[in-house]
This record gives sequence, structure tokens and C-alpha cells, in this order.
Amino acid sequence: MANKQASITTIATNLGLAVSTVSRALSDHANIREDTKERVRQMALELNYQPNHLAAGLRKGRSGILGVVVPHISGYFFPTVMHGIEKMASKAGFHVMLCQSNEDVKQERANLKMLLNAQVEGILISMSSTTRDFHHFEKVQSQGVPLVFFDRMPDMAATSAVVLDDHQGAFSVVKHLVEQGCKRIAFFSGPQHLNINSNRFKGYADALEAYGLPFDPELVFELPNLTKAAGVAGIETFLQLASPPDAVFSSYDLPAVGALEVLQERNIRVPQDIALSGFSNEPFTTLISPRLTSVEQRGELMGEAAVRLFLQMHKRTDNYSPQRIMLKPQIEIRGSSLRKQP
Amino acid sequence: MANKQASITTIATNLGLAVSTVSRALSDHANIREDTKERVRQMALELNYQPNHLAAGLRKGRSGILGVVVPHISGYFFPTVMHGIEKMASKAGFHVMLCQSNEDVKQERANLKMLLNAQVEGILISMSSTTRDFHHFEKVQSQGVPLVFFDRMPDMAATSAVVLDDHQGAFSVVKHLVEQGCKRIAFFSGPQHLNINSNRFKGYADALEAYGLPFDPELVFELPNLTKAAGVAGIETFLQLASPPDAVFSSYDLPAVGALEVLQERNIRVPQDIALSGFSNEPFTTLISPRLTSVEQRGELMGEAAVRLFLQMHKRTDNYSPQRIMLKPQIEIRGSSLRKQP
DNA sequence: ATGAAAGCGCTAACAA
DNA sequence: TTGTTAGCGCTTTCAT
Repeated sequence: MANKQASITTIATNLGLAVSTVSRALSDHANIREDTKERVRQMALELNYQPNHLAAGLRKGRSGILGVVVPHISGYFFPTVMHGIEKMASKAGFHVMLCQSNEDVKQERANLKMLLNAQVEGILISMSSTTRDFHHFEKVQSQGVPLVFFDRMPDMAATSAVVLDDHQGAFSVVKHLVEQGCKRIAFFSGPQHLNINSNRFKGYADALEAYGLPFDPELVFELPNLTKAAGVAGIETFLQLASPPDAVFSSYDLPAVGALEVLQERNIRVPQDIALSGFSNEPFTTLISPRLTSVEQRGELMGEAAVRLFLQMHKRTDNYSPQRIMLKPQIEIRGSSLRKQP
Repeated sequence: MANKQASITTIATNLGLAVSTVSRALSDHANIREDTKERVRQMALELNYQPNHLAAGLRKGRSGILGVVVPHISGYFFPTVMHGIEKMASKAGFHVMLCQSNEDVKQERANLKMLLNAQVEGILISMSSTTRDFHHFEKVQSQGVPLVFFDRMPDMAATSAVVLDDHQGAFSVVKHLVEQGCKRIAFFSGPQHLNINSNRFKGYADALEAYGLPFDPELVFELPNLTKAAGVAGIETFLQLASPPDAVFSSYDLPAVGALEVLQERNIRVPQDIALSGFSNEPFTTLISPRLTSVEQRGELMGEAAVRLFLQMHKRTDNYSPQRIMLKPQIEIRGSSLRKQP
């Protein structure tokens, strides 16, 4: 079955040409007669020739491969980013090599090593949640391989990254809740060592201050994980307070759904008694009732921007200054927080 | 910044050794003295040596890359499969190269060509919904590159594939609905040229027959697409019938949610008046109320099985017989269809 | 417009 | 145990 793979050499000997001529013909070089090109193309077709990207890459010193590392491919966000990356990268003629760190630094390190071995021309990465030490990132950069972070980035000096303005996203949510008449706004916070979570927290706190509401530590619940169950635990804690909140803003959508279920079971009205907002704009936010207010993270845009950043760095590998792109979030106001009709 | 990339040759000259010795030392060959190995490893570390997978691949005639083509990376299913693939492939020492066809045959063809160029050692693919012609698949096989389909496969003779037993999944759902006392069970069907959809349809029809219920064409709604809106249209059609159904089984979860919303708006009780079931077990099925009965597709298992199938074919490239693996679906019975307490 | 030849980094005979 | 050498398939000077 397996046809013997035809190479440029095969074509050359079959046609009585030199390999260099065939190579040039195939890449449509100017200095090759049109009829020669035609004969070459014809023979290539006939022999079912497959160009060998590996060999070309080796020779040219460019693999044409872009490496991507994500913490996981689940939920809605990362697949969406991947979509943006894949689209943009293949448009620029790059193949995408994908790895998952599974939120584990060790795997992340192994992933980076693997990708460097594969001679990728750049790496796009969203940091794992267990990463505290950044040596492996610096090593990539020291090899001269463009490194672009997206969404989750380390606190490092000279890095390119494209992130969402989480601070503004959180700020807008609180602003909106205040406008809806909420006075005691509680917060579900995620692990603070990740930039995205600490920025959301800051956005929350800054907005409280901006709108003259006191910051009350009792109204902050640290989520042990980003599940529905964590939200259940959080809302139950809040409901036991002497003076419970009249709004809950969750750093992620799933815990907000947990809270919603508890509230509905106890016949506490949403949004009238307690307004609710999530963050991430997962698709299910529009499938539950009431629909959940949330913050859209622009995953596809983020993926595209990350590739564009890489392409810039790739052009002039000698001296580039690391760039940061901050995408504007988009708050999606829905039934879970909308008390007044606009 | 950019360290000049150290090669085996660099190590060799630095140590006064032959490249072959270094190569063997690095791959821990038996016939190399331990202290030599140690010196080599030391120098490799010192020079920050990165093995060049491309060169090794070219020389060995094995790229160590596994190609994957999916229609899209969104929703829950494909990312889950990807997760299984990635896990299993990296365990077997393969890098994964990912492409999306965006449900477009042309892109699918381009993807396959790209992957062959990249010298992948095998391709795992889930067919796009617009694929009717299978030449590009045959071409891959004729090149002797193992091709494994997952979930969506073409109607071709000698192909390896791992699929879900959609027929049985659908059959079980109808059986369950019958047991709940449903007599007029309606069906939302997907595009019939895809194996998964036609099998679900057959499972539905066969179950009706098995349980002595008449097949009524009025109770079949062909979904124009797999969205919530399509489900809205479907249920509205059914509700206008002289004798509406007492259950709706949707080929996919999202349309079922559309139906659910319409029913709730009209105060038609679910499951008492109309029972509901979806298919795919998307995570949101447990976030809505009532929770949606569905069929779990075992995405991760499917991904793992696909890689395992590839590995088998890869071992003995000469003569293998194409294999099919059919995974058993798992019906998740939830509030949307549960009338009687068990 | 075409050809000859070198070499990208690595591995695997074959020699010593 | 180590070294020598050829060559994977391709691109790219440098000649012709």
C-alpha cells in the first residue's frame, strides 16, 4: 500500500534535471522557465510528491512551528483562545503544536522543553496555576525564542503578553451593581497569586471605594476552587452573616451558579434580594434562569493578538521591546443583576 | 540575548570527542563509559544544549508528530477528546499537531496536506460536516500514514475508527422515556449524512418499534443547526400539532434547552407534561433546572482509544487490519425526564 | 536558465 | 569503548 515517498531527487532523476532546479521550480523561482516549472509540477503530481517540511526546516533553520501551552483545554475560554490562535497562525503559515500543563509546573517545564526540542519558532503560553518560579520562562527567552503570555502571566519584567483588563472588568461589574441599588456587595475571589484573580479583586475593592462603599472583609469569600460547589459553600457562609450581602460578584461563572441554586432553594429572589454576577461569560450563562450577568473575556481576540505579537517579535529577532496588549472587557448585563428596566 | 544554539558537534569539539560518541552518550547507549556520559551531560548542560528534533526526525525517518484534525474546538466534546489524545500521545512520546477544519471540506483537505508535509506519523480525524467525498482520506492511507477516525467517520471500507454507539445511546433514551410512561415521543434529528446523527435516528426508530409505539413522521423535526434557536423552532412546531408529543428527545443538548425555555414560558410542566432528553451531556445540562437528561459521549476515553489504535497500526505498518472500537454510551437520567421516583 | 556541491544536526552502519 | 563516514531531503551559494 505505502507508496514509496517521492522526493525532490526522485522528480529530478525522472526528469533529467538537477535537484536545485526542481527545488526552485517548486517554489516558483523567477529564474526557471515556465515550461520547466510545468513539467516539474506535472511529475510531482504524478509521483504524488509530498514536500518534507522537516528537511526544509532543518536546512532553513526555521521549523514553521508555533508552540502553545495551556493549563487545560476545557471550559469555554481556552478552546476559544485556541481557535483564535489556530486561525491566525495558519494564516501566517505556521503549524501549531499544542501542549497542556494540567495546571502543573512540572508538566509546564516539560512542555517548554519539548517545544524547544521541536524547534518551535515561538511559544504562546498561559501559565499554570501552580507556577511560582519563572526560570523556565527565562530560559526560553535566553534561547532567543519569542515568548508571549496570554491571559495568565507571571510577574516578570521583560515579557510580552496579551491580557484582559480584569481590573476594569471587575470595576464595571461593581459599578453596575451599585447603579442597581446594591449596598453590600460580596465577592468570591480566586487564588490571588494569579494576576487575573488579584486584578479582579483590586477592581472590586477600588470600585467599592470609588462609590463610597466600605470594604468589609466578611464579604470576601476565598474560593477553594472554581466549581459550583465552592459557590454553594460561599453563599452559605454569606447567608449566615448578621447582615448578609445584597449582591454577590463571583470571579468565575460556575460558583455563581452554585450560589444561584442555593438562593432559589431558599426562595431568596434574584436579583431583587440578592443580585448576582459572574465572570468569563461561559455559554451556560445564557442557558440558566435568570441569565447570569458576566464579563466577556474576548478569547478569540486574545488568541489572535498573541499570534500577532509573536509575529512582530519574530520579524526582528535582534532587538525588540516586549509589548503588552490589554484587551477591553465587555460586561454582559443580564437578568441575574438587572433590577431596574433600562 | 539569543545564545548561539549548541549542537552535538559543539559538545563534541569542546570535549575532544566524536559526534557519534556524544550522540550515543546523550541517548544513554550501553557501549559508552559512564564517566564519558557524565562529562557529556555536564557539557550539554553548560552549553545549554537543545536536541534538534527536526534533524533527528529527518535522519530517523520518524518525526514523532501525531496530527489531529477536528471540525472545531468549541463546546465540550472536542476539547475533551483532545485532552484524551494529548495525554495519551505525550505518554507515548508523540507531539501533537492540531488543525481545525471549521466544518469545511476544503480546509479539511488543506489540513491533511499540511500534516503530511509536516511528516506526521499518523492522523486522527473527526470528519467535517460538509465532507461527502473521501478521496483525501484515501490519499492519506495510500501514503501509508495510519488514519484513525473518531466520532464522525465516513462510510468507507477499510478504515480504523473509534465511535460511540449512538444507536444504543438513542435506544436507551427512548426506552427510559417509555418506562416513564411516555407514549408520543418526538425527535429532533441532526443532519442525516453524518453517521452519528443517522445512528441516533435509527436508535430512536428502532426503540419505538421495539416498544410497540408507532413511528409518526410528524414527530420528527429536522434541526437546521444545533442551536438553542433550532430547538425553539422545533418545539413550537410540535406544540401546534393536533396531538402534541409527551416527550422530546433531541440529538443534541442545546436544542433541548431551547425547547425547555419555551415550555417553561408556556407553563407546560417538564417532565410531567412533556419529558425532555438531550444528547452529549454538555456540562450545562446540570446547571439548568430541571437538569437535563442526556447521553455521555466519553470524549476522553475516545481520544485515548484513538491514540491506542494509532499506536497499534504504527507498530506493524506492513499489514494491519483496520479496527473499529465502539464505546458504550452512558445515559444520565435527570429531572427533565424523571417522572417517577426510583 | 540550469547544474554542482555544500551543509543544516543528527543517527547508524562499519571500522578500529 | 570510541571514531569515521555517509546520508536523511532540502535550500542556497557559486559556478556555468
